[in-house]
Amino acid sequence: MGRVAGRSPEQTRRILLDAAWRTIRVRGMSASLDDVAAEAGVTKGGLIYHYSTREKLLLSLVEDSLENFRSIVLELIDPEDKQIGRLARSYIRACFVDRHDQTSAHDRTVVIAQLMSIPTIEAAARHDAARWATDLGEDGLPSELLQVVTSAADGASAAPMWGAIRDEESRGRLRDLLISLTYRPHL
Amino acid sequence: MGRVAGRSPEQTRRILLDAAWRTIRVRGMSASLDDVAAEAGVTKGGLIYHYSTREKLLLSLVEDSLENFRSIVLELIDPEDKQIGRLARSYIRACFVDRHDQTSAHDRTVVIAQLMSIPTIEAAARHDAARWATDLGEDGLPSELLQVVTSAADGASAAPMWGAIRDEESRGRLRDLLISLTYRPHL
DNA sequence: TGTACATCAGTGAACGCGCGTTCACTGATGTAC
DNA sequence: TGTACATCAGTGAACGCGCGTTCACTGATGTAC
Repeated sequence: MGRVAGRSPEQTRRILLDAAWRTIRVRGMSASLDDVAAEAGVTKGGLIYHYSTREKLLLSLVEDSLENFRSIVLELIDPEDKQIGRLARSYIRACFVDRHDQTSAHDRTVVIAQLMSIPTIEAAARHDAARWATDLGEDGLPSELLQVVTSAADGASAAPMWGAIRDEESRGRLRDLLISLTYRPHL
Repeated sequence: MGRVAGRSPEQTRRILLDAAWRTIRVRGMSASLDDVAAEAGVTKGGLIYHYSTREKLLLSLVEDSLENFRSIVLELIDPEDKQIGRLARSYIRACFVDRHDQTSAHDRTVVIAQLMSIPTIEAAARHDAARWATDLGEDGLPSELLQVVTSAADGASAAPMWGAIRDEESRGRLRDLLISLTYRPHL
């Protein structure tokens, strides 16, 4: 058919990334380019027109999810909150968010974990992790307290990866407890 | 050549599982059966003689690593420790162990996370996670405290999966802090 | 004790399928004149 | 305003390679007599 009117390349790339997310969530990392393209309503050739190799698609996916998670954290910062640890609290909230329409913290960790053997993706993940360490460090909480609450938030969001699924209510209690811990000067 | 004297089938299977671990650690989940067999010093046909499909090899790998982690935790229980929370403390210690000769907590989480899209493996992981929830629950710590420390231990051991690598010293401090938290009746 | 046979623990070649990638082509849109 | 040309955003067939799996075969060991 050729070019379809009324859609910019940027829009198509977004459609492709979203389709890739949905496909990978269902079929795991062995999802093929055909699967992704079909989910996006495009042929494999059309997909390859935008992402010339599989690796480039996956790298974009990871970068997109890292940015997405960061924007969720920024969004969840409480404007009323003027005390130190406000970024950490927002980070914790973001780790417990589970928006089905978007890439959650859980998806982020799952997909990146599966792709860490690809060097370009490992580099991107490392860079992002270092940035979080810096940003959270500047937030002002004592370092050990910060480690405890962020590790726990990470662990809780990644737990389904190794089979540990907790109900919504107990997840909520853990989140609230972690947030309350950030108000203690010393544990 | 045929049968090589002086090695039982069980020994060969152990050699194959260990080789699979080493291969996957280096080449990621896309490691081929040829890679694994070569690492074990056997042909692909020889590998398939013991594990008739790729999935069976991977399931054995996961079951082996879950058992291995459990035995590490039991090994690390302090016989002097008679207070409640002794299993939780041992679990925390195990999450921070990094024995290069064995499957660490980190390996466990990485590989299982990558294989959760295979139903038989997901079932095994869920079963194991439920068992930990029961065992740790019976350990006697208040449930919320237990959630905090085990989530943090899990998060710290899985962190390298998404690029966050901390130095040995700060890991040690986090571990000790988590253990000390288990002695508090209420956080 | 030797011998015949069965079984175990593999070997190594071959097969077929799916996947990522390449490529020639195309139809719709934008632009110059 | 129409027309010719360039470019964009794909299509869809084909290719080649690697992988998991199958299979015929084999050499060493165990066992019955």
